[in-house]
Amino acid sequence: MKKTTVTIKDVANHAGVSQATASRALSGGGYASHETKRRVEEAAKELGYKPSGPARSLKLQRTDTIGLMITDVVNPFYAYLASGVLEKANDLGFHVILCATDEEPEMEREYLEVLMEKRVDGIVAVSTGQNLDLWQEAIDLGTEVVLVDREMEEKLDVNVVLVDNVKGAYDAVSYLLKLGHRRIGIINGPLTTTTGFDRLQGYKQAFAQYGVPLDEALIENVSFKGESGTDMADRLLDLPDPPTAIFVANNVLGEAMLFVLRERGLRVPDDISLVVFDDVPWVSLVSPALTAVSQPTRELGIASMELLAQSLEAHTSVENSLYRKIIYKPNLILRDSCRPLTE
Amino acid sequence: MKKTTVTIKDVANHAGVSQATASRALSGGGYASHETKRRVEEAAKELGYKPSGPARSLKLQRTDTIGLMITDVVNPFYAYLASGVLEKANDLGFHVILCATDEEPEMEREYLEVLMEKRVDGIVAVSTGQNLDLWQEAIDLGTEVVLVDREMEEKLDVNVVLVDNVKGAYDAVSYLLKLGHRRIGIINGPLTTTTGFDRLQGYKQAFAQYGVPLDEALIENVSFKGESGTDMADRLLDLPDPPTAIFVANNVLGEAMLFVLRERGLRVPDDISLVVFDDVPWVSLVSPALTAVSQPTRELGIASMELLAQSLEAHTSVENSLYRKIIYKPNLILRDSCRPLTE
DNA sequence: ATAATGTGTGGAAACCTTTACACATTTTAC
DNA sequence: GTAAAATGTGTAAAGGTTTCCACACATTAT
Repeated sequence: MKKTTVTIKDVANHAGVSQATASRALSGGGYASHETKRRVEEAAKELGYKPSGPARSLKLQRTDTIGLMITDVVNPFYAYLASGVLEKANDLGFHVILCATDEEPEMEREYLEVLMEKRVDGIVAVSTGQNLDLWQEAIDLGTEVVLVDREMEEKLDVNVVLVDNVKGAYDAVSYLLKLGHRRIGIINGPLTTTTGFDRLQGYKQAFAQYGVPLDEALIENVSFKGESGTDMADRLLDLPDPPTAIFVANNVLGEAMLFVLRERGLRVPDDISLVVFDDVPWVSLVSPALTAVSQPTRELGIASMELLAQSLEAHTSVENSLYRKIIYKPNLILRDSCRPLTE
Repeated sequence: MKKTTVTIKDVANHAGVSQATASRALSGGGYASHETKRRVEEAAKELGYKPSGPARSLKLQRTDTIGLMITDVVNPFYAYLASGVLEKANDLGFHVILCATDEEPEMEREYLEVLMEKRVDGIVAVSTGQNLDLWQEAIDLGTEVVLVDREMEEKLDVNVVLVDNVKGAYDAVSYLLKLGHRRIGIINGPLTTTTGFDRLQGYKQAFAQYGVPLDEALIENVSFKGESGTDMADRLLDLPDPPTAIFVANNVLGEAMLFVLRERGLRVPDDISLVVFDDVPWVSLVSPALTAVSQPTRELGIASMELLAQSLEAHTSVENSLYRKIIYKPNLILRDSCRPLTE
């Protein structure tokens, strides 16, 4: 049993039926007498037959495989998202090719290219927001796409699963304003991502609502990565008139923030108040536990996969190209990282 | 451009050459004149030709795809491991199907089955330790396997990438003993995993080395999951003569431990000393920062993927079935969660 | 009794590549 | 100058499925 692959032909011979019958007996489709079915199944087991996925996919024009494109497996937000997708995919009989773009449009291109070649049935993606042409190409090729967490900058006809980032940020910043804070910094990702853009929108809307003028010096949008977080935090804290509170727009930046504060010996919430976007586990493990905007992370993944499967279903039967947009509400969870500011 | 797939035949026609020539021109193998190559490439681009992965795989008996089997994406240890595998896989031109078994041998079986059908070239796996028969079957079928983080209970001829868990636990517990602790609890995963088993070994060896008798009541090995962590922590702390220090055998259990301590109002290290296995980011974020056994997590992933690729290489050329075992040294990182015990 | 239907099976085509083989032409070697 | 090697191209087979079509037979309806 070294290098020979057992094919369905072998099974057929062994069971004394034709290839076609063997296939029908195993796949269930079409007619097959009880007796032959039994015989074929026995033969298959005896020979250790494993149907060939590639051959199957070639014939069926379907791989039962989807691509999952995220930026970073290590970021717990995406890890949870991925676990949701994975769980649902498994339920529905799909397998998942994992791609981590590290926020690089170039990597996204490469991955997108290979996913097309692999003929995945669909893609669930946290896109960098770039590569509109390639995304369109994938769709034209018949790949179903669901964007999750972020939309494209430009218009693209696809399904989308989001959290209301504007509201999340608005709630967080309103809360700080209500506590009396006026100099509230924001440490944010790039505005080229809709998450970054929308969270800044929420921040601005809260200020507008409270009639507080914006100070551009308190606004930092560089990237969602840790190193930038450190830089942005340093810049904000080095300001001649530093903020009394900071809204940090994701968990990675929050982590960086905490390290910077510790290094500077600043205490939360006594010296500075903090609200962080993403309620990942460590946020409630540190002391004081952080007030955070919670997103239904696994649900995001589950919903995306469900939506993808539905589109796949719909696409094969009728050509109904109604694209859906699911928006979850975020949730501000009050903990101990903010104190009222009374001057 | 709706439902028609562009095949290499179309490209060939468009370029005015035969299918074979088109293939050669694109894949580089074999002879092809500069001029035809140019023409074919142009035709391919013009028609938007994407080679079919499934067809390619069928012919080549190779999918350029590997399976990555871990227990849980959300556990940062495995997330880092996965990111290492992913990075290296990408470098080497492999794609990764992600499988999360949730420690269930049954899920492992299912995934293993589909990976075989998908004809992945190889598998990098954190195995539950069960399903020896299926693993053997996969190997017989020609799938290259690399076990990482854990070995199988029983003998299996495969490559393995590990951390010296005995040493890791030994160092951690020795450290506590050196500080004067005698009643040291261990909260551990199941002994059916080699990690669980070895970490308990290390614990016992340290006690033996220091001539301190073991108290079985202080030894808990249930599972590596959070809920069990809570239970185990409760049991240990409810003991009539509770431990003065606890060695927690992975980061998930550590998280549970911390929550339990907080709930009970116990303070680290004043009330209890703590060492945790796995130096994941939150371990140094909490206060006090925890003393931890650090594993080279991404390296584990990178090395596994490298080893897999090498085996794949070797397997195609010569039948050299020398299996390698790579063992990394863990590293005890001293922080502020242990205090000397002077009675 | 005959026509119509239902059931079980086999032959062969199709899915899309790559490549062994055959052939023709050009280059190199002596 | 010719023999041998190198280069470029085409034909056809193979890789492992699924399924359309045709056929045979059994059952039911008319």
